[in-house]
Amino acid sequence: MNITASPEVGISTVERETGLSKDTLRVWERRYGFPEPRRNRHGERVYPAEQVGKLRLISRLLDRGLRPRQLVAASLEELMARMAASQAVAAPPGAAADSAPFETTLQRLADYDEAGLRSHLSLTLQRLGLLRFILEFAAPMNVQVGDAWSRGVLAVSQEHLYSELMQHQLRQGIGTIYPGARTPSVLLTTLPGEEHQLGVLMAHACLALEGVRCVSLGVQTPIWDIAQAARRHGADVVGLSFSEALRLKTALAMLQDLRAQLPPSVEIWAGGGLWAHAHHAPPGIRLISHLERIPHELAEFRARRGTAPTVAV
Amino acid sequence: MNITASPEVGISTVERETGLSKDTLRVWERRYGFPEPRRNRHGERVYPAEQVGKLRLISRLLDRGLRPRQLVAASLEELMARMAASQAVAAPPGAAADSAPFETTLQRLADYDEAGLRSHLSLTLQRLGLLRFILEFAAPMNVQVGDAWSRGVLAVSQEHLYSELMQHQLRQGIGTIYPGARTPSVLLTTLPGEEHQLGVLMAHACLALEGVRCVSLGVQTPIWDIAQAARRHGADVVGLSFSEALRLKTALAMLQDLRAQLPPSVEIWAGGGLWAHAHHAPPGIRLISHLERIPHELAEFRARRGTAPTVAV
DNA sequence: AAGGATTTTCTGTCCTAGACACTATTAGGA
DNA sequence: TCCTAATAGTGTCTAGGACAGAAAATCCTT
Repeated sequence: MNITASPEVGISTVERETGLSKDTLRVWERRYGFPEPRRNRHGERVYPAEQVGKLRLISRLLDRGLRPRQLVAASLEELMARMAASQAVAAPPGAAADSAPFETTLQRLADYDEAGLRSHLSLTLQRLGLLRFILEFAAPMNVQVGDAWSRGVLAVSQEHLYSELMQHQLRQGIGTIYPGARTPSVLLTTLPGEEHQLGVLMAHACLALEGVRCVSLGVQTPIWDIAQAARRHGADVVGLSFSEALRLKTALAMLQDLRAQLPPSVEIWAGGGLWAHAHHAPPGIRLISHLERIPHELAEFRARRGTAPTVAV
Repeated sequence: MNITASPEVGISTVERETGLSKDTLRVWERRYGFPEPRRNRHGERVYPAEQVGKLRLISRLLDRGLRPRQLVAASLEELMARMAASQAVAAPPGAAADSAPFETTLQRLADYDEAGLRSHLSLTLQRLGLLRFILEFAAPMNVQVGDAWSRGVLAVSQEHLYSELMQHQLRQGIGTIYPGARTPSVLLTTLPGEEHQLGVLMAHACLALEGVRCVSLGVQTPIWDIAQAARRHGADVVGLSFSEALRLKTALAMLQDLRAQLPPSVEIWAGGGLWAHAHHAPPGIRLISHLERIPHELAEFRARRGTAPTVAV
């Protein structure tokens, strides 16, 4: 057993700490000469802490759209400079009617002011009411926070803190709604790889506010299990939330897969930021372009089923 | 673009759907002759849907402690038989004083009765009060549900549903507590790879009930970011929850890593099912053997800091 | 005979190095 | 100026071998 904490770690640890896959780490080493791990007595890669730190920095700059070749070649100082630069070009917040709640949120996040942020969210919820809180505040705020994160203005821990507190508020709001039983019956979740809860929660709230019967499975449900749950719960609609973290291609493949496993009478509704740039809906899928459109979609669903009832329950 | 939904999928998809790593899939093919994918025109593996289904079944039997060699060789029928067998040996619930709430929960989960389960959890919370709800119901219930899942009695979607509803109740409970400001200041989260929220939430509630200042970052915070957040939030204690999903060895390595990145004045408290079989605490870490012990641990912390104040705030 | 230590079997991860699909960028043409 | 074609750039896939670490089986001791 080691007495001193080892400053050198294996490739799995680096993968976990940086988010760069083992394959990527090996191919960078071969191609660019960095990272340059030592080897342990078994010939396995062993990365010094310093290189892991640089890789973490590179990984986070990659998230901002920079390319690997220059980043990997750059020195630690250059990387820090680039990081600072990308923070400097902070886009001015959209000159919305009342941007104060947004700025307050970002400010309190910047200050790591948990108590202040919590009370700010709570007050905003009470002031606006759940529906307006979601449509006018939570949804655009999520975009702004995601944006600030990808620009490097916010750290991972700040983004986590925001998600946690916002989730708390949304659940508080949902908890006050008396559960409805109107059609359609909706099963909500996200596909594997999509771990953002907030989209599901906002949709849940909007649906519950319409009195719809709504079952949420949280995040990352395997496709086969979604299909099974939809059958067992007698769902009319499977609602899925997609953030921009997922690749469009992967999402389409999974949706096609799910579509094939569900009976045609069960609709699939897909929403979230991923579809912002999508031009047309994938076959057999309904895109919910905005949370605001949920009541309209529900009305359309009822009209469809009313005139052409496909299933008898 | 394909017109028909392809019944054959690539190795990445199989990895996502079954949870078996690409490496494992390849080595099984080489060693046991199963799976036996066809190849596309580029020589890449392409798995028929039937084999993916069998792999999924195998993967879930693996979670129950069965070994790969026999499973991979077995026919689909044998696998189903094994699945049924492992469900049959359902351990009798511990003859606790009042096991009715546990049985009701499992029954409603089995029936996919979302509304009934939700009201059952809510009523139990109101009846017992938050603290007793957690100690006497939620914590042992989590174990039972995890158990039932690993025996195959519950499907993935049922386990997800349970987590989601229990999470909802816990957050409702936490939301009613007026936030405190007592020492120590605790930062709560889980390490990468640990995605179970409930442990963090139960700890959060227990700490908040003691009036402790408590910041939660949700799940899966990278180690470096935990250390950063602890500094910025001025945390005295970093509290981490571990389910049995994580391997003990991985957890120990990550804890050692985190310990090295935190100043010695910041304590690390680790709790959760993973430590049930651990005999002694890792160096520099405090094991919280049970949620019940939290008040005691808080008292001890205050005694330590009271007699030997290490930090000046 | 039961418990504990040792050996053997099993199983997943890591290795190298090449190929290639896919995406982003640049160059060319309408 | 916008759209299309060529060109880098980049990550994932493949092969079979090696081996560390976990589980199971055996042996030995009490």
